[in-house]
Amino acid sequence: MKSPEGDAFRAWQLLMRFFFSQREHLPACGESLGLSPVQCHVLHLIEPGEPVPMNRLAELMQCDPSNVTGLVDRLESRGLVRRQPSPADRRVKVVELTPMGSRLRTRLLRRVTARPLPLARLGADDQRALVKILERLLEK
Amino acid sequence: MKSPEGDAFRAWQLLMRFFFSQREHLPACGESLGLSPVQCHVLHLIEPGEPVPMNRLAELMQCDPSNVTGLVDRLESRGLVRRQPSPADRRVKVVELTPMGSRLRTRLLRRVTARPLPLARLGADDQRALVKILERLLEK
DNA sequence: ACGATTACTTTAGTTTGTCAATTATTTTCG
DNA sequence: CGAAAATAATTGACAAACTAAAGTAATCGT
Repeated sequence: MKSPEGDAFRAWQLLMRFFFSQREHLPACGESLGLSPVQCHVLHLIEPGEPVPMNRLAELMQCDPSNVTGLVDRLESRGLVRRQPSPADRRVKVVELTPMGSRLRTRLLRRVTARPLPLARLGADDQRALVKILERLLEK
Repeated sequence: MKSPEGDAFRAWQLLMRFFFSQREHLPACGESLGLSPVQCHVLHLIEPGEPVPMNRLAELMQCDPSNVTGLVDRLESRGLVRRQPSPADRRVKVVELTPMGSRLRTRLLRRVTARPLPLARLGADDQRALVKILERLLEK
């Protein structure tokens, strides 16, 4: 009834629920900056001064390249990123942050990392226990 | 240094790391059953024999109720769920799994939990503790 | 009993995403 | 070298996932 398998299963279910719920929760940070979740993701992937080729973006986001076109279109029309032809390969276009995009990215990251979210609801003991368990889980 | 805030932050970091290490696995499971990530989420939220009101679904997924209408429409047209009027409150419609939806949900969960689960590495005590903590995290 | 609230739907519109076809540019190799 | 295959980005057509606003029906509060 309370077999280890059962608990592992239950824990996995709960983790899934947690992540799905956070998947919706994190974007609140972006929303306050006028960014959709996906836009946050893109902005996060492009580091200031490090242009990223379109195809690399598609790869990182595991989506169709044609989707990236639209994504970058919208960010570009808001002045957050800029397309540049790649000197090395004229088929390639690289996407880089504008100064404005870079500033927004900084604000976004600050906002996202500012709060550990609902974990604060847990008691100190539970937090410590959770940390230990997760560390064991990840130590590989 | 080991303040409760520190633990919450650390736990958050660890959860994120765990999430990212597992992430590409999740959509693949659903895809093989013809389910989008969001559909997996909905199916996951509805337990067999436990109908869920539409508004509760919107709440759980933190999205607009009108979005749930479309989501359920699509699942219903595939015969996976069914709307029923709530006897208690005639404004409410509850969504329940059909036998087919229930079977698909089982297959989905089995697939998600099937692979060499890092959770299995945990001892029984840790698994139980993790379940309890996550339940507390998600309640309310 | 009646005004406010609640649950769901509808409509209209945007964003995110896929697929198939197109154009321009490498690469590959016979 | 030069023809054929591969690659990078785009376009167009469309589906899915979302929101906002307005509408309908039922229930609640006083």
